[in-house]
Amino acid sequence: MNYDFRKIEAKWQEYWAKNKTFKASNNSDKPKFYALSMFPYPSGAGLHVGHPLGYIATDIYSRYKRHKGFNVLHPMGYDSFGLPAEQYAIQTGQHPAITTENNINRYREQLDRLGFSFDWDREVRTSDPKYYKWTQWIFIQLFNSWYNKKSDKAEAIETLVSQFEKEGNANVEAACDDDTPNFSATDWNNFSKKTKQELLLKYRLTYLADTEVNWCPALGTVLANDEIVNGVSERGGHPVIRKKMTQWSMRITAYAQRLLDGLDHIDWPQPLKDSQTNWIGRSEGASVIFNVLPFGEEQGGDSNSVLPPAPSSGGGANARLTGDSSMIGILLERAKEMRKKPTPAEDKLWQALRRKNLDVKFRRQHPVYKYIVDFICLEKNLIIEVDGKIHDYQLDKDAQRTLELEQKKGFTVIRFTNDEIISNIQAVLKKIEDVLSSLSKGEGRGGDNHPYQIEVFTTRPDTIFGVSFMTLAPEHDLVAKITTPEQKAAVEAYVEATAKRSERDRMADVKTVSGVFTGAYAEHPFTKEPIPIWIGDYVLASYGTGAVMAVPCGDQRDYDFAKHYNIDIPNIFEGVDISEEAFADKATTIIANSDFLNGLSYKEATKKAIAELERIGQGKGKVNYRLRDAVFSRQRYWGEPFPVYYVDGMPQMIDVEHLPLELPEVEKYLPTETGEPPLGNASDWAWDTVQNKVVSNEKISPFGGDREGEQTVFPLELNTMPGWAGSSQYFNRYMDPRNDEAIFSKEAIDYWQDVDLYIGGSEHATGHLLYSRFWQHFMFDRGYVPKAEYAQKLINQGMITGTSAFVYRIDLEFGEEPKKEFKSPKIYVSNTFYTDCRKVYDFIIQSDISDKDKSEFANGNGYTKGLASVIEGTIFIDLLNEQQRAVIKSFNKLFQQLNEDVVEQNTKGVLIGLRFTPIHVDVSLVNASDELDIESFKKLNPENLDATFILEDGKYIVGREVEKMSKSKYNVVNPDAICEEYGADSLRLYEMFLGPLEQSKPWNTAGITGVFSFLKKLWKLYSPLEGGEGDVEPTAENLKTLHKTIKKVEEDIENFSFNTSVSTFMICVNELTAQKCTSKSILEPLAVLVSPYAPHIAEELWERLGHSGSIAEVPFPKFEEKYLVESSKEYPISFNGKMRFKLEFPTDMDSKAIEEAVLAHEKTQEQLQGRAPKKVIVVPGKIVNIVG
RNA sequence: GCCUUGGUGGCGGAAUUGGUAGACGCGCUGGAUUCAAAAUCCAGUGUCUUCGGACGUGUGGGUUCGAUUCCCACCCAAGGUACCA
Repeated sequence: MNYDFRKIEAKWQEYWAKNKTFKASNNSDKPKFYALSMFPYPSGAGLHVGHPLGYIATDIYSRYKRHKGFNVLHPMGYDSFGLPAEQYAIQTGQHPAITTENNINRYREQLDRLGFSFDWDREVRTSDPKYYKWTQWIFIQLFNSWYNKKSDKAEAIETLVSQFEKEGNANVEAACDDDTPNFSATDWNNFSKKTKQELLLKYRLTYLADTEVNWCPALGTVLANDEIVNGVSERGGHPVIRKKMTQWSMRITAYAQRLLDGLDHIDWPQPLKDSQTNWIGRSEGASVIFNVLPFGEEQGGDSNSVLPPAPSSGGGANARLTGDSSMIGILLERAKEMRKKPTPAEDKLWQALRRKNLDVKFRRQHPVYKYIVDFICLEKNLIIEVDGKIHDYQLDKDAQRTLELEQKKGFTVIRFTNDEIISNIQAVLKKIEDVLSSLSKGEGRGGDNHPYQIEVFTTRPDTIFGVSFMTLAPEHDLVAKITTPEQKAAVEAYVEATAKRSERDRMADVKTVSGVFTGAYAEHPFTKEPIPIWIGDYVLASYGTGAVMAVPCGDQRDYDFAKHYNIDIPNIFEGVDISEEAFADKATTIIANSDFLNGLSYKEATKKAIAELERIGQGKGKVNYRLRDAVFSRQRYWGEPFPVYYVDGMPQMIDVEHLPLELPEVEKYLPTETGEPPLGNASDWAWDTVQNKVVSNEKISPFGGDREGEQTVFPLELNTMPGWAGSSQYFNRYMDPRNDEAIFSKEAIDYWQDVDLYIGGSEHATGHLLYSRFWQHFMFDRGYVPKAEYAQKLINQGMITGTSAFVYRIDLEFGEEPKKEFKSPKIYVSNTFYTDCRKVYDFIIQSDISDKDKSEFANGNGYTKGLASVIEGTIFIDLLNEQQRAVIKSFNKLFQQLNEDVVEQNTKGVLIGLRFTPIHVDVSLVNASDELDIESFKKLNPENLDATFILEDGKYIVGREVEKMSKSKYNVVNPDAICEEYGADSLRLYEMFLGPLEQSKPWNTAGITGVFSFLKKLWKLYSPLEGGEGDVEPTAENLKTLHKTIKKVEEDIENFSFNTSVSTFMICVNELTAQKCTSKSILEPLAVLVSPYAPHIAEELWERLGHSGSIAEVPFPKFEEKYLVESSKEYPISFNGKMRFKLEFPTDMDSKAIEEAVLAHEKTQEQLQGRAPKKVIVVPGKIVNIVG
């Protein structure tokens, strides 16, 4: 009897369904095993052969575990909310639920044909209200929770409220909004209900926030970054604006560190862990606060005082920057110069002042009004002038200056001579101290009350003395506030220009350096020197604080910026040349020119800089994350509705007992005319808090919030949840999918715990796989699940790519267009001719020929014109070898033929070249030898009916290229067709046989004949047993074959090396066939071994061996070492590591005896050719190596 | 740029701790069977070769009796990520 796979597969699929063979029980004495494949989005296109790869792997593992005595949970479902169904609905008006249902049915049909061991009773669909009831439930749990940083976990919001009531929020350490104000218990208790709600929203794990989105008014929708090209929408080219919208967000940032740490405890692929690590983007460094120096007196409006009035009266307060703003630039330049070359007296006093550790700070060479004073204490308004010889000739001027500074600007000025300082520094210091103490504190106008501060995040606090400017993102809040009137126009123009560019454009354009000076200065926290503040679009508002301290010597971007705008590039590295580029290597850094950091390494300097910043209160060590809170609102129809209604603008949760809140019917699936999400089209979308149900919008009371007590009907949330909502806990729902009382029962989660094996694509690395971990951590914190990580082991199956096939059409290229009557013949050339021509072309292009020749040659449409010129002028013919000339010759021949054709048809056209156009051809028209079925090709493409095919060896051979499977490339292979022709078992085996599971590999249907004939051989091996006569004793050989197969297959499955076990099966069947094995005690266990891979044939063979019932629960065969023991071993004899011949010795022969036997052997002598071996290495059981 | 993974015949791939490189399959070549085709079966198939053998796992070095495997440098490909401060 033949192997009738169609009949067999149909029979057993029906049997499994009828008998619920794979139904998992929630209580069992057996150990549990939970194997999970990522559930699919049921797209309209159905499955192609790439999709089932992961499912087959999971299925094999599940079936194996069942044989091994586990209670296996292996469920499947559908991630059935999503965009394609909605888009189809927009186009056709068909309800997405219908589209989805149809697609699911088609998926189910395709999946059923492959013989998976799914427990279909546990199927879930994310778009089913019975399922999304629990998605809504989780949302409510998140809303009712906050993240306590002290306990480092999520807690019920009530615990927060009770803290507020007792002690306000002073002692609360929580993940919350940045703008959360401080309040006391009294404050809290006196707050209105609404204020309390507003404040709590700042702590909840899901919260409302104004988020910037790309809004396209013409399309009425929010666009993702990659849907925008050059600032306009990809579809339709409509303008896109950045718009703030109130949207739900998930406080995933609260979990950043735990999501990072958790990666260490799960067995997931390294690349996937890495991409999550990158995505979370932890960087350690410091936050540093720079005070912005207020404007000069011009802004103050009071020309009599160097110090502008407080902000309330219209300017900055407490000037650090005291120079006349009209000449500040020059003054600063000069001050800088003077600082570089102080006189000996100045230097001595400076050092002394610094050593003295006075309570106040001095700066030197500081611009005041239109002068530069030698030393100044801003806090006390004290100026110290040193009169050296250079000043002698201008005593009068000095007097004038002192007068101005003292009387007009209110400073105290004291003067010393060079001699006083040099000869008696102690006296000088004493005098300064006396004067300082006579000036009362607070009288000065310094202090730390700066109107504006810029906070930056830096990973290199060690380079703080290298800061020579600061850059703010153009969107930074401070930009408008600090810009000076002179710079206002330039800054505004720049900000506007940046706003027009999409974020993507900005990122793409890395090379252009651009920015504008704001006119403002910040003060260096240590040197107190003024630092110019720029804006530039290389600083991103969305990362860190949107501001950077620029260290041009240590960061290439800062370096480029400084070079471009001629900003100072101080070098703070020991022995490093920065004349060409920045020096960013931390490992070899030694800090210089940096005051207290001099001579320190990166690590030491970082530590010390942070400590100093903390001491002066201008910074602290900080860990920054790239991860942002996740926006959770979508302006779509086909998603989970939020269980939320609004009272007086504040969100309220619907009670869990009234869930699910089902999607309303709408007339159109587009946004409303007023720009509201599609749910805005629903006429019944209001919540009646008395009846607890959805009612008509008309019933919403018009009174609004001020008569809240009377209002009972409120508007519902119009957004829906994003795609990842439904997939973030589905794995837990499978444990108890029909439970209407809870998301899952405690018993179910306690029994199943977590997923033991999860298989799916790596494209979900930073989406589903991160968000679901976040939710699981949350569920863990709140005590709903026993494990913080839901999947211990995860495998990414590789992508199966398509092998596209090409035919090469010849197009004629004319120097002069022919008359209309010329009928261009359709000619296709075979692959060899095409590739040969191409190779010659590439060869010539890469040859050492002049650029002129090259451009002449490559001129025109591709290489064929070039080849034609070789024919005509034979200009490069000398370069070519014989083979290449032969190619040119046949090309020439074809060209001549076609030219005759052209002449014959009496056109005036002049043929100057031939062009090959590769055209995708359907892979189903190509056989295993890459030969095209020309007749079918013509039939499928009637325009080719009269086409000519230039063959090679009587065949038309197509070109091959590996590409992603796609309809437009005609390389999609449908599993149904394969099942029809070879059966599901063949398909399953072949998908596994193709290569390692995790690797991406090209599909080529031709190869399936290999596994198909294996199955036929397997079938044949069992056919002698059909009579059912008694068993035959197995031979030692039989047993050896069987047991080495058991060993290998078991190891392979445990290692997910499914491809190698398929070869093992092939070897086993080949050997047993050769041995003419008919022993039941060999063939029975073999059927079990094969059954995870090819379950249909295994069931059938099992039945034919005389068993009733399914093979699925039969114990896995036990490997026994004793059958593999050998009495002798064939030793490879190698010379200097190269194997030359083999010799057989008994396994128990010792090394010495082997060595002697080998050396005595004639072949050894032959190899040595008289040389004496230097050394002989014998590894018992492995190898003999002779060194000579 | 950075991170990750990989690079072995005409192709997919194997070699599990450093020990016979190319298992298994496709394709190809020859043969058997057949009126013929399909299917099936048998033999061969890394390269070169003076038929002794020599060479051979991206390239160049190194460690070792012995390297596809370990180390260093580089090249190439795929995937992820990015003015991330």
